Order: sequence, then structure tokens, then C-alpha cells
Amino acid sequence: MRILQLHCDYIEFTPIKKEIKSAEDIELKTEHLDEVVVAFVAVEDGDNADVAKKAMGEISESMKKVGCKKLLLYPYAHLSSKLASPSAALSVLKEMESKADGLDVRKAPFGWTKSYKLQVKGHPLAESSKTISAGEEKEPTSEALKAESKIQSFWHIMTPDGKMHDIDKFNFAKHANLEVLAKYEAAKKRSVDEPPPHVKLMKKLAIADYEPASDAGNMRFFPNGRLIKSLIERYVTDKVVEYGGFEVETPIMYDSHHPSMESYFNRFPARQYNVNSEGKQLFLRFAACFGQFLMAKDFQMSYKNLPLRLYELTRYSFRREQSGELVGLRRLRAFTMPDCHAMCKDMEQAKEEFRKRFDLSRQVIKGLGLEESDFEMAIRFTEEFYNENKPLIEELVSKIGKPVLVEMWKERFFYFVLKWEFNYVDNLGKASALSTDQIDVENGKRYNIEFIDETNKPQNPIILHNSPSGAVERVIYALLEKAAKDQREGRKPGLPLWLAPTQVRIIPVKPEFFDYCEKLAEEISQKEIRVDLDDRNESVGKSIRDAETDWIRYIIVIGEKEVNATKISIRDRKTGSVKELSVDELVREIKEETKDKPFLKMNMNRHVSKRPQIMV
RNA sequence: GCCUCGAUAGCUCAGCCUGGUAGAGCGAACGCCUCGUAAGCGUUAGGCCGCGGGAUCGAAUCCCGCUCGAGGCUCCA
Repeated sequence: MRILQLHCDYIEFTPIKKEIKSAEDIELKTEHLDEVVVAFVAVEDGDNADVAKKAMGEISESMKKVGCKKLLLYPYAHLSSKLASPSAALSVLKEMESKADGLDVRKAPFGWTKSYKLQVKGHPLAESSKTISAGEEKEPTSEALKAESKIQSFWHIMTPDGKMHDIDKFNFAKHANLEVLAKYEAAKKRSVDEPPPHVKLMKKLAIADYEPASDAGNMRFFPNGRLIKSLIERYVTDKVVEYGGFEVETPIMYDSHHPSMESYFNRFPARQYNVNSEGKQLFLRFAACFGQFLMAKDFQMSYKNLPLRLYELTRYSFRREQSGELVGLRRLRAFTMPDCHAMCKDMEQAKEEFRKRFDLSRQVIKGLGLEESDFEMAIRFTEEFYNENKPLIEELVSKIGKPVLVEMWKERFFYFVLKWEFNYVDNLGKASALSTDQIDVENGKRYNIEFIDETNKPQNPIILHNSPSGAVERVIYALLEKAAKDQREGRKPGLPLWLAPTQVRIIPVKPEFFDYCEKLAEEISQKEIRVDLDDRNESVGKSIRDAETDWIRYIIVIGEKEVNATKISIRDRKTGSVKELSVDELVREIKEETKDKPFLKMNMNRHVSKRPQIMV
């Protein structure tokens, strides 16, 4: 459908003669309308009642802006070259007439040659044209997203002693990052104006890169990146299982019109990817919540089974963030999210569980190589929850041992009453959430998850939503930003040893030592250490330089001396010096530093000469 | 949609203002060197200078249009 819309001082039109047989029967008289919006409408092939409704929606919206309530629908074939049949066009026009809620609407006769004159107003909104077609509906935007900007929040700082401070009066002198977080959050400023340093590093280290053939925010991971991701995924999963989580797997797409989905959708501020298939409108999951809730609904549960912890590592969750927000690995449209829910029988149990998960998250973040000085905590709650549960909140803040950003809501808007998260503050002063946990008092009921309590009555559980690490990609982002900061401040940048794609590199002085090196590499590799061999015909200096720029922690140079002795020369990147150790001593040192961490085999050819260069 | 910036070798970029045979470094192939803790040496290959048009004897370079990318703004004629 094509519409030319004019805001007029007046219009006057007179039917002259029938243009087509099916023209409407009308009285032949001149009509005059003042202060009117005239919509010249061409109904096109394929237009239907939906299009009519959408068109009226847009017309009435723009009429509101110009403050006019009188509308004339004027059939006007000349706007299009693919017109609908006259009968179809007439019914669509009548449909439009009937959908004009709150407007004084008229329709000029259909199928007649008419003479007309009109006078168009001279303001900027007086003229506009619209093209409306079936199928391309306005994107569904969740109610939560629309309302998020309207929520009234009260911001404070809570110190470890449990005292609340006014954010304007708090002395941030010793808490620069917290200040950044506080300003960042309270101002809701999230645009990025220069690429953050980790973008260069993720390319240089052949971890990840943009994939132009995909959608923005969907990255590709090279062998190094895939290895690092796998290790982090393994580590977080092991920790959650240790804590008592059961790993499950759920679908990545869901029916938008499933009743539980529709209402949850409106409680979560996110934009979706939509997929149409055989008439179903599906969306790609933005979290693992629904999958686990729908699963738990089908469990028969007693209070004795609670807390029940379900865990999934979603590869991927999808959020269609605004394109301007996407940068490197910080904010993506497709990301890997460890997501653990605990169903609890009552608030007492929920609080107890919440404490456990707080400790779990702190342990996981530390294990991943981030110190408590690397992140700032924010805690958010409703006023009511705070008044009833001060000791819990104060306990969490005191465990962190430094001031924490507080957001308090007068009333509950989201599905949770309490939420905390650890935020990494990067080199450009941008804050991003890593670990988080929430107490959800709404979705047990929404998803009809039930357990039978001590008195044999069905109840809905309270649900905790925890990601002990945050998105895996974001963990890599934080590690790289931390490394960039080290570099900027004159320290050697590096990754934790257990995440290094190569942990040990062997460099022969001359090709005649290749055999010895091969044996040595095999021996070290047998001990579950990622070792490779620079068998290129390059100078020793060049090989060492390359190993250094690849952030390889241990470099072994093999020459005459080593072949004939038990100790080998090992360059430790951390200290920059060379030391003499036996192979066993080296192995022990590496094992000590990587203990309690998962191991995966090298994800590249052991021989450096056999590897492709990843030039990005 | 609008604004700004960009697009030249696998990568990073120079050349463009002031038109005249396409440049460097890194990387790659080949060869020499056989090397002791951050870049050894040489040779060679590799380009529709994003796409289309215009003015010019002649365009990577000037003009117009388009496409794609990054960032910003915006729902506006």
C-alpha cells in the first residue's frame, strides 16, 4: 500500500463519472472539508486487513503529532503500478475506515473520476508518504525494554561495614574504578568511541576476529581462541558440578507465542533475533532460563529435592544489541553463557543458596585469573527486600571488603528482588558485568514449576539465576584488557599459564638437534603440557622474539650443551631470565602453577613450520 | 535515513593536495648462512589501486554516482 498524506487547510472534491463498473453508488455532490488530513491511498496487490490496520496505525500516529482529528481517505490509483483488484481495494479501504479509532474519518468515493482542489499547509509535517506492506511488522520490543528507561532508581555506595553513603558525597579517592562504574551506570552512558585494546590483542594472538559474512557481534574463533574457550568452559562447568549443579541441554530457539514465553519476554530487557519457520515465529534464546524452567516444570518435585540446581553452558545465547554497542569481545550478539538456576523451597533456603553461589562465583573469577582488584561489585534490590534482609546484603558486601555500588528500586519492576554482579572496568572506562546472581520470585509461578511442601501442598519455588563467570567471551575480553593494562603500565602482558595455547616452546640452535628436540617435546607432552617445536630455519634470536611476541611463557633452547647434559636452559618470560632446570623440575613447576585447572591438548600442529599464518 | 572517516599486495600502511610505467615493511616461496636467548643475508612471486561513469592526450590521484566497513547522530523530508 502506498499513501501520500497531506495536512490541508481544506479540500473540495466532486465526483464526475464512474471510472469502473464496480464503482460505488453515491450521491453526486461536491464535498468540502476544512482542517483535514487527506490520505491518498493506492491499495496494492497482496494488501489485506493487517496492512489496513497497520496503515491506520501509522496515519493516526502522525495525525496526533500535527494535532488533527479529521481524516479523508482518498482512493488514488496513480501511486502504484501493481494495484490490487478493485474489489479487493474497496474492501481494504473500508477496513481502514472501520479501524480509525478516535478519528473523524471520511472516504472519497471509490471508482469515480473526481475533480478536486485542496490547499496544503506550510509546516514541515504537512506532507509525508508511506509504503506499507504485509509481513514486515514493527519489531516486537519487550515491555521490559521500553519500561527500563522509566524505572526510578536510587543510587548509593555501601561500605564493608554495611553503611550506606550518598553517591555525591562519597570519597572515591581510593576507588577510581568504582567511581567509573557508578558514573557509568547511573548515567546509562554506554556508547564507545574508540576500539578498546583487546581488539588488537584478540587478532594478534589469533584468538578471534570479526566475521564480515555473519551479522555484527558474531565472532569467529581460531584454534587458539577455541582452545581458550574450551578450557574456560571446562573449568566453569567443573566448578558448577562440584557445587552441585546438574548439566542439561535445551533448545536454542523458542516459539514467541508460547504463553510462558510471551510474558517472560516482557519481563526481560533484551532484543531478539527472530526466525520464521512454517508459520511459527521463533526467537533465538537470550539466556538459558526458559529451557531450564520448561524442563523443571516437567519434574515431579518434593521439598526434599530442593534446592535443585540445573546448569547449562549455552553456546550460544543471542541478544540483538544495538550495532553501536558492539565492540570486540566485550558485547556480542552471540555469546557463550554458563547459566545455573537453583529452585529453592522458600526464601530462607534461597538466601542460604545465594550465599553459596556468591562464594562459588568469587572462586571461579579468581580461578580464571581475575583478582578482586580487577572488578567492582554492584548490588541491586527493592527497598522492601532491603528492609527485610539487611544482614544478607551486608554480609555479601563485607565479604568483598571494599565499597560497592548500590541501586535501590522503590518497587519491584523486574522478576527479581535482589541481584548482584561483578563488573570489569576496562582501559576505556567501560564497565561490563561478569558474574551475577539474582533472586527471582516470579518465574516459578509463571512457568508453573511446582513442588510439594511439608504439608502436602503444591508450591512454586523461588529461583536463583547465577552465572558464576559471566559470558566466556567476556572473560577473555577481561583477561586481554588486563594484559593490555599490564603492557601499558610497563609489565609484561600474558595469559594465565593454564590458558596459554602454547605453554612451552622448544627452539633448536641447529637442525642437527631436531631429533633430540622431538624426543624432548614428546616427553613433556606426555606430562599433559602444551609444548611445541620451532623447526623453522630461522636464527635463534628470531625464534625467541617470535615466542616472546606470542606470549609463550617457557622457552627452551637446545644446543650442544643441553644435548650433553641433564639440565636444560629455560627462559621464563615472567622473569625474563634464563634458568637451568631438569625436565622434571620444569614439569613440576608448570604442574604446580596449573593445578586444579583443566588441561586440553595443543590445538595446532606441534611443528611451527607446519602452521598457517593467521593474518588478521 | 543523515553526518564523519575509510577501502591500494596475504597483513600494516605510503603515494592522492600538485595527473605521467604501482611503493615500503612484515609475511610467503626459493637459495645462502648453521646461528646460544627479542628481528642474519639475498632472490622471486604477489595489485582490475572497492565498483560504475565523467572531464582529460593520459587517472590510484580530479569530478559525479554507487557498494561495503568503522564511528557518530536521527525517526527527521
